[in-house]
Amino acid sequence: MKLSNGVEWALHSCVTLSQSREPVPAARLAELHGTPPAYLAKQLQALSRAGIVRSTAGQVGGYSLTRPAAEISALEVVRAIDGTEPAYRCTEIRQRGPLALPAERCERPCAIARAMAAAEEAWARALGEVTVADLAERIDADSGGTAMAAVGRWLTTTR
Amino acid sequence: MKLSNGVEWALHSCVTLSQSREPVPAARLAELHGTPPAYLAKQLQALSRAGIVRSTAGQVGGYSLTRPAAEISALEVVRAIDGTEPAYRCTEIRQRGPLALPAERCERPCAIARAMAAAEEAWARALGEVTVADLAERIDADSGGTAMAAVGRWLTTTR
DNA sequence: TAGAACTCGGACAGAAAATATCCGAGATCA
DNA sequence: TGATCTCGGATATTTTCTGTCCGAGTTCTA
Repeated sequence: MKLSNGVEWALHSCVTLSQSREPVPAARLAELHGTPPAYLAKQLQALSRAGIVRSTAGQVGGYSLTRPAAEISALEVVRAIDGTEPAYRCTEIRQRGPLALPAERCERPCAIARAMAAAEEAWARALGEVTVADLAERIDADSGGTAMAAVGRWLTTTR
Repeated sequence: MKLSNGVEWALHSCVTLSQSREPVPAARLAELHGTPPAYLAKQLQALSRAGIVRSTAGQVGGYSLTRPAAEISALEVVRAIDGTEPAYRCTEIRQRGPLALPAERCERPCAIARAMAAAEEAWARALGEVTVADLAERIDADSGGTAMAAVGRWLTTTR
């Protein structure tokens, strides 16, 4: 079970975008985060498709959040990049082999699939309770209250 | 985030092994579950390395559980196949780029990494509370109390 | 006691997915 | 009206996962 590397960049990008009212180009975000520009752009496109960020074309274009950061959960961002399919997918082993069960007796998911799904729900619930605003606030607190202001400054001055 | 397909086979194999006191060859398990024999053997080797099953060579050899099924959690099985590394790994973005933080101020994990780790702990806790014996009991209950007995019979008769 | 058959174990190709990149379409400003 | 800057999807490369094979070791039988 491995989470795509782009998830980290997407989360950091959302936190960064929460500090700017103006659109921020993908190349600028890549420079700030030290990531491959073209690949980060791909992740931002996924966020755009999911309705988390809005893209603006043209000379002063870039990406910006569509909603207040307090209304965007970390779960949404992860799902936008990594997809919504569950990590565990049952291939219905019980319907194969010499002791195969008939399909009409398999309406309920297999007990193993139920246990795995319950664990994933616990994971999703934990991530759903955290918002991008929470992350920005915690990162700021870790730095002693200077980090987010520095980001905002860098985004506006180095235009 | 995708979980290896072998996790499903390993969990079913452990449930099956809990119904037999005699060792069961990998080929037999593959036949019962309808899976590629050689590939299932690979997963069983991983279970062996993790200390969940014991392998016995020779004519009447095969695999058997090392402990009572009630003392083997689903989490152990998943970790044996999928590895123990966390799905999200922080690449320390905060230490890169023009606003990079010095390493000495990064002793605590990044707030984003903390949130992701907390979600994974919730996932692991849910799986850790379920044992192989629980799974066998639930599968049996789903079938009306006939499934596990049928497995035990098949394992001994079709020798 | 020697042979034969059956078992596991790690080393070996093929397929799928993720990673990284490029150039074209569209919009804004001078 | 033209030039420049932006995003967007289609395109190679690398890594991981899936699937397979043959050799080493052990047990039972003659």
